Amino acid sequence: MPALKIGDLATRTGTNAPTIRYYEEIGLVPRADRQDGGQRRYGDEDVKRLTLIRRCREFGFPIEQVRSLVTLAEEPGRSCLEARDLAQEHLAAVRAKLRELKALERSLARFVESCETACAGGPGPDCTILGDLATPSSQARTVSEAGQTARRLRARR
Amino acid sequence: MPALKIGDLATRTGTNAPTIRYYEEIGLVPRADRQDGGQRRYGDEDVKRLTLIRRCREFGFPIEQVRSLVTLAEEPGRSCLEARDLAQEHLAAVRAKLRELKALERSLARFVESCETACAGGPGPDCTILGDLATPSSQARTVSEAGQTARRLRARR
DNA sequence: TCTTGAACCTCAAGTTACTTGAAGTCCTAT
DNA sequence: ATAGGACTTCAAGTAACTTGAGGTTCAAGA
Repeated sequence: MPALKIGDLATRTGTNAPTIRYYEEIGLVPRADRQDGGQRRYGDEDVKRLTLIRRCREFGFPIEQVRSLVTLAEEPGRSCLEARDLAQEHLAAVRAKLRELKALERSLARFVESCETACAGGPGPDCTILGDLATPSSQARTVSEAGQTARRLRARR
Repeated sequence: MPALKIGDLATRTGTNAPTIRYYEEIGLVPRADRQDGGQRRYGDEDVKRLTLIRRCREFGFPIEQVRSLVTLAEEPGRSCLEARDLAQEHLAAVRAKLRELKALERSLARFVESCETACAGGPGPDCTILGDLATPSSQARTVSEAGQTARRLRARR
């Protein structure tokens, strides 16, 4: 039986302890069991839940949206189709973010590479290649659409 | 010649206008040229810079770190190798995030699919499959490493 | 068994990065 | 020429933590 302290849970999920206490305070995670001295103890389920929460939060999904996703996990009575729809919307948003992040990766990789070749032996005259870093890359619409999606998702509770 | 108003720049980059003004105020973007009436006008370069900034910000890179990356673009005198190193560190962080985001995508896709099959025709008895959503997936260390990387990057400057 | 120091506790205040509101000015289309 | 939508500044508000103060608990070594 794994009885984790708050610090253990923190390191396992890449969170810091005060953040976990904060999540408890705002009711994003249930109140943890306390030991005699009042210290919080956690189990496997807590690790899973917090991992999901942190992943979502790291990618900008607002707390209220994450909340609806995780409470969905703890309400078995809820309509399965409703749950699926919510998860699917979330998934679409994640995929949009994946595209954006890949674009960012390409930009940076291209920049690093051009640095590599252009100024191989020291400072070159025009290492201002950053000019073509972050080309809107036909994503002008995609970016704003992603924004709209996020806003739409946020709107629903 | 494209002379964009702040609203145009905003829609093209998925930002809202007040945020652009805020970025100007804190000096993350240069002060924009003004028209006779005092309204801001923007060009292609501004679209590029703001696109980069927003992409970075959307993925949690703190402003000061983004600042060092974009000022790097406007300081041709700076050491090319230093620039490359900074970009490379940033790139590594982006790739770590990509892995995390893919894990999140898989979790959600798996959940949606199991919803699909399990409760095909309505609410099933145990649509609490969310239990295996967000498995730490051997990423326990990766998550915290990513956190450390972020913190390290934040620390410099 | 005692003790000591790291890790925990609560509560309050501070920080980052925006967002929203008020009150007024500009500009373009009818 | 005028109505209304987009712009202006400045101030205050919000989300999601983070940090600090001041004190308690607990596991490990003497």
